Amino acid sequence: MITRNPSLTDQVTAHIKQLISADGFDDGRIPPETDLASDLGVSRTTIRDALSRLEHEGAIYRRQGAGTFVNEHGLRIKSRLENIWSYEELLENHGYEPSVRVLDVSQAPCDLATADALGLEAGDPILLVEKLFLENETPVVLTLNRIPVANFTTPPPTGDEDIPVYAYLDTHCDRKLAYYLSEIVPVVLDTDQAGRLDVEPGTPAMSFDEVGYDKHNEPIVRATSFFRDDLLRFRLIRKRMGT
Amino acid sequence: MITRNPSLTDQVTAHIKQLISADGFDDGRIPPETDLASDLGVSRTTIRDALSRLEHEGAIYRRQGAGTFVNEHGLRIKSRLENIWSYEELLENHGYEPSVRVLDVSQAPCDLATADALGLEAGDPILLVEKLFLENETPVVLTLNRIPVANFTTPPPTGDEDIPVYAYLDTHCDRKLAYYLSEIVPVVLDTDQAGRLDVEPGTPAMSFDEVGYDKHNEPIVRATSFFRDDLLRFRLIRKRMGT
DNA sequence: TAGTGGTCTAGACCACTTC
DNA sequence: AAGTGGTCTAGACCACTAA
Repeated sequence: MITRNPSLTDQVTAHIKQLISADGFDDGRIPPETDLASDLGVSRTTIRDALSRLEHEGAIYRRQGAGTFVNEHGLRIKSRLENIWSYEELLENHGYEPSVRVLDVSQAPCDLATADALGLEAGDPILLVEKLFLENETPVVLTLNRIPVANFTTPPPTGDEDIPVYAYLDTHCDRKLAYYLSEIVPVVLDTDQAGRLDVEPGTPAMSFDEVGYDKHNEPIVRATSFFRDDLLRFRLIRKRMGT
Repeated sequence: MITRNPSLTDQVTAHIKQLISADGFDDGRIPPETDLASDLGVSRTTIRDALSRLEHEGAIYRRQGAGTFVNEHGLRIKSRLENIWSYEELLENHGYEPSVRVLDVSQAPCDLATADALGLEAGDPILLVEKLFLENETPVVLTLNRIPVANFTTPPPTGDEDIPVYAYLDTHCDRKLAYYLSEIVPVVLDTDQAGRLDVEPGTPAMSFDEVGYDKHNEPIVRATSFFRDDLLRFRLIRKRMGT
């Protein structure tokens, strides 16, 4: 059934992805784009959009003049770094059944780094929300969100801090999160962080230091997240671009 | 001048990128796609391909129904993680003038992790090439490449290990590097690594543990790289995908 | 309501791989 | 030479934003 929303490309992507996991292609060879187009009753452009997406995810690779193939190595990539939207989804993609625990909600004066990132004055009140994402009682991700109190349309806190940040901002600040600009920062976990993540202090970890922007490119939240490397490892495909 | 190779899309991308850095757009607003298409004498599809690329690089953002805009925050992204091809280019993108120093070239029996990654037997001979990428005498990236000796068509070593790995493999192994599958691993630098990178032992660092594949999806090299976080920080844009 | 970006089509030609 | 993916075109219609 051809419908819009999800888009044709979404549907074709899901369809091919399912065929890949069902091992539905002989020798890992995916049919020519023209065949796929006529089989599925869509244009070649739509097929190509779907295949491009799968190629970026690492699920397939293409060789001009030769064909399109399943990439068995790429299947180890559970999620693209750039497409992570919520950590619940991230953990689900890795095969976990995530739960969320709110560790702390409090107001505090804004530190310099956050003030700089969010365009505030140091000392302006911000709401701190510290959360832990767990797989079956084992902590995997620790996050600290900093939201300017001035942005709230209803007074915090309200007890629903366990919902995803983007939903929380939408509900309480009437600001839709459009994207994050993230820095990848290697750290050594201090005693507090290690305790929360249930590892030894001094364990190396990857962290995100990131600012969330709305559709008008205004900063609305600063977040810092720490990942347990033994439970969550990021993978990506690097290839030559352009010339 | 309309020519092929670089492709039209490449040329349009470069053109718009240049206009952005020259601040050639009022209020950071980029003209409608139809205008760009007729101005540059190409189809709207070509314009859209170029804009999509710039959007992924973080240089612009698009709002359906509203327009396309320069993303001043995104300009801090010096290079997309997924488009890094050589560390020389990476450093150049960050505004450095890189130099390369070959620290060590030697043969050794293959360790288990490398054997597993490259489909060898433990103990098979591999060539180890340790290199340092510097900016003005300051080390920034340390890499260790492991190449199966069996792949060489001419006997190593040959003294040209300072050329990029992809060129080295092409020359001596007759195997073209198609892509890397990389794992991002946070580490604490040991005494050796820290000494080579000229930092204190115990400094946290990001590392890549990666396998390079040829166009037939056969592994041909395993590399481990360490980055000085104070000189090279990776940034990316995270946004919602699909639905 | 006008104008923008988002999706999709049908078709042409090119570059490359394989035989 | 045949068949594949890569690039590009011209045009249609949809979804959304803003005045």
